[in-house]
Amino acid sequence: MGGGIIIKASIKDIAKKANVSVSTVSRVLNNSKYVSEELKERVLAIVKETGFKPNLVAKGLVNKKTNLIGILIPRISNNFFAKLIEGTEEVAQTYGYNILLSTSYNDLQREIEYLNIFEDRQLDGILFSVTEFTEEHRAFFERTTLPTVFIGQKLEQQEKYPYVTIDNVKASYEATKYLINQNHTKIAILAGPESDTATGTYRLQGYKDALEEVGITANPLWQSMRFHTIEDGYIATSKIMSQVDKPTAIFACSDQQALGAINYLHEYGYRVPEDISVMGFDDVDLASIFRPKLTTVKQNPVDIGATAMRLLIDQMKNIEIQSKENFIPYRLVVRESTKKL
Amino acid sequence: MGGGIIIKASIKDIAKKANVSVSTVSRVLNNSKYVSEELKERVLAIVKETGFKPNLVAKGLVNKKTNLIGILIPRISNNFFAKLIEGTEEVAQTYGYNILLSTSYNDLQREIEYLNIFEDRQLDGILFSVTEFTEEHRAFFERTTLPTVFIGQKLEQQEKYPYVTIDNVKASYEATKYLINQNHTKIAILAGPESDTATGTYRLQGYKDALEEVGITANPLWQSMRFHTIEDGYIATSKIMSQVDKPTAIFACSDQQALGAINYLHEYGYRVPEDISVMGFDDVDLASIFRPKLTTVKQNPVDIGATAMRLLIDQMKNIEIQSKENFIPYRLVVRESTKKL
DNA sequence: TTGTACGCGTTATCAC
DNA sequence: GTGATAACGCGTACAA
Repeated sequence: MGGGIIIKASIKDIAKKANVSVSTVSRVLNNSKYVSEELKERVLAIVKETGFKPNLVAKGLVNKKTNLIGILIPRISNNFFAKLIEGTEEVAQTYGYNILLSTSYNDLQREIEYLNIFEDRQLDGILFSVTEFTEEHRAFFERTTLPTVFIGQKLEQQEKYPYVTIDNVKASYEATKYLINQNHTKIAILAGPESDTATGTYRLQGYKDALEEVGITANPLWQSMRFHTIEDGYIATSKIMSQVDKPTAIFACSDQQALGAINYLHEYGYRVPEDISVMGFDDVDLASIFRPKLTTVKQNPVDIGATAMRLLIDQMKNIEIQSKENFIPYRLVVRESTKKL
Repeated sequence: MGGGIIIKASIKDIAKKANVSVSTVSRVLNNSKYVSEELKERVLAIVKETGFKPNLVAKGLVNKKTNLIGILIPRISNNFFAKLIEGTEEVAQTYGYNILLSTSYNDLQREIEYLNIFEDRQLDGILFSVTEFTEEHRAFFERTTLPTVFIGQKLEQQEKYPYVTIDNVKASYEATKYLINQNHTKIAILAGPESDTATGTYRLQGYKDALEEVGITANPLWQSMRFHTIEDGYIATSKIMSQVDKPTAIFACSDQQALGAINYLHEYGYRVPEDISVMGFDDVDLASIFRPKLTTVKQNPVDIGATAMRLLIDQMKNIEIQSKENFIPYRLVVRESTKKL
């Protein structure tokens, strides 16, 4: 690389070559009406000849608009978020926006850092899947003027911005309710870590609600709060199944953990669903081809992402948002990993 | 949010408040040595008090450096690329770069569009997983001055830029060779689409090489070239297994297709690996928990991504690149989906 | 050590 | 219609 210095042509050079002023060039480039056909053609010819391309950074400086949107999520290798991104990107592209991607790995400090970078870079908006809404988060969003849409969980701590998610409490309630209707009463839960409100609080809540409704108190020994990985699901299940009193069903708050659970159960000679039922959450790609096929709560991450991006763009255009709360439909998909008792 | 207009403080405002010149403020902010402790403190106090944050767009304009790197990949919901991104991001973050993410969905025209956007946005560099190196691609890279590193496949069509990948021909050769050593001679292949050089050309080549070496000519009826999805693997296998003459082993050029294949085989009463062996490629997360556990070629996408990003940063710093060709290690992981005949 | 003045590439507001 | 010219927010020779 490091060869000779290549000086890119600017609007000024074009103006000189075409014997017009920079303003005329600018007008042609932004096809303003007030410019004669003759000059237009002359300028366009030079533009084509030189292969001139306007500098979007300079444009951004004067327009105070970068057409860049920051997306902050826990991790991209989680298929749920990957699909969510795909949903956002499609919408972004049609509106001329690009995406600056950042992943927090559930590190709260890192989240704050990235949010500040988003501001420094003068991004036009933020799509944010919060891990936990801390005091620092609150302070940031109180101060910032950046349009934001939250993703993946209901946020009661803030009133300012809209959020897009499924109703986690309700979905979790219904999943648990399904198991209860299948005559299960001894139901364990593999929830998310405490720091993750969506799966560590709301889904846990729905589970407890459903149990309580039929007069069952949740057994704390059958409750784990770990990350959503196959390995963590495996470990959580090993701890739960090593108790003397064992559950007849396990409700995992992610398919990842459900897979880890089944893996453990299989390894230790339990048959799923004959000996124990396992319910997942998300409906990732392999949920339907894994054996046994996973009974799970199907989310539509592409739809969530697309909706969030649309909301954000509306917000940036100062279009009034209908409602802060945007619940995307989900549905319980019954397959083979659960069984009536 | 359409509220009142909030005017952000600029370096000028800070200068005024601190009774110094803008250059002094600038010097303090970039901690230049030639500034007295007294002024430094005074400026820093104001900065803290006002919560001033420098505008990176303006900075980018004058420095001709945006600290933004464009990543262009086929699709993010493919776990291989998601992990690759994670590898790049970690390195990028430590060097103060952010990532502009774009996905092409294997659409060649879209690739060209994004490359041009990368230029217009004055990005500092490009990480690119090409689908197919067309004439338009060649023209772009001949013209552009953007440092670039290619990812995922060897590129013989260009000499200018380094690439990071596993040796696809060799890996595929060895995978096929393994099946041959297990006494298989009737081996089918689920390759990638023609447009995808890595899996549609190189891995197919390695397969043919291995067969040829032992005097077998590849049966074109046992060869499919489809996308790397579970569904495509399923369809491909259904076509191959509907022939009168059936293979005893299937080599899928991605775990996705391998899973689809096994799914089909299982559904139609074939036992894997007793009746037919299946070899995958990639070693995605679920390869080791799927039943049967997948025999596959393990790649390390995180390493590929991190290496590519390091190479790119070196290139941007004008550090001389050791070698254009950067092969990352891979290894055959033998599990349960293949069996000796 | 500090300040002045100019430039980065573009758009917008004026005159003409 | 068209062209100067002043912004946008920052860095940096150069002068002081």
